[in-house]
Amino acid sequence: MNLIDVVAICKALGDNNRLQIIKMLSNGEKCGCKLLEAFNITQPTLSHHMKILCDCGIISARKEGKWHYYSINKDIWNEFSDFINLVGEGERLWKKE
Amino acid sequence: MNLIDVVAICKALGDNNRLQIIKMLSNGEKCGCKLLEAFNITQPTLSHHMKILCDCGIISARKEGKWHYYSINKDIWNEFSDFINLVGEGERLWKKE
DNA sequence: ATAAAACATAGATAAATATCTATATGAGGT
DNA sequence: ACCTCATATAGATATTTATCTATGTTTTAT
Repeated sequence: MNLIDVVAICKALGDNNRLQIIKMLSNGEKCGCKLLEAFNITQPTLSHHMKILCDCGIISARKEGKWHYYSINKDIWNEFSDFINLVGEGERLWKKE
Repeated sequence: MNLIDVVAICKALGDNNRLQIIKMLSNGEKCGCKLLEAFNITQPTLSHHMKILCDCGIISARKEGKWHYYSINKDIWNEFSDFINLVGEGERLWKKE
C-alpha cells in the first residue's frame, strides 16, 4: 500500500459522518437506507460519503434488487491497519524511490 | 480513544505533505529545518502542518535552543493503531452513549 | 402502465483548508 | 548591540469539500 492510497483512506476517515458510518459497518453489513436513518443528512449527501468511502477501497458495495449493501473491505482495511501499525513500530516500510 | 480524536488524527494524516512528514519521523526524531529542506513548501506552511500534527497528538515537539525536534508520539500512535485494528476485527470497541 | 422506494448525478453554495507574503519572536553568535 | 537562523503568527487567497435542492435511473409492487 503506497502513500497515495493511505492519504485517500485517511481523508475518507477524516470526517465525523464517515467515521460513524465505518463504526456502524464494523458491526456488519448494512443497507444504505438503514445508514441514512441514523444520520441527519439528506440522501444525496450520504451517497456522496459512500462514494468517497468506496473510491478509496475501504468499503465494498453489493447490489441486491433496489438495495445497496455496504461492508468494510477487510483486505484493504487490514493493509491499512498494517501500515499504521508499522509506522508506530518505526519500521522502514517505505520503498526507496 | 474516542471518535473525535480519531477524526482529528485521520484529518491530519489525510494530506500528502503531512503523511510524508510522518514517514520521515517514523525513522526517528527530526529537526523542523531538516523537514523543511525535504519539501517544496514555505516555512510558514510547514509550521502550519506541524501544528495540525501536534494538535491531534500524534507528534511531540521538543525545543533545544533555536531548534524544534519533532517525533511521533508512540503512545497516541499506538492507541490510534489499536483503534484501526479493532475496527478491522469487527470488535465492538464502541461505547454506548 | 403507474407509482413508490432506493440510489445516483448535476449544479449551487457556504465553510474549511492549504498555501502564500509579510512580519514578529526568540535564541546564538560576533 | 546587531545580525542571522529557526520558528510562529496574521492576513489574504484559491482550492477543496460537505451540504443542499432538483432531477434522473433502476427496481419492485400494484
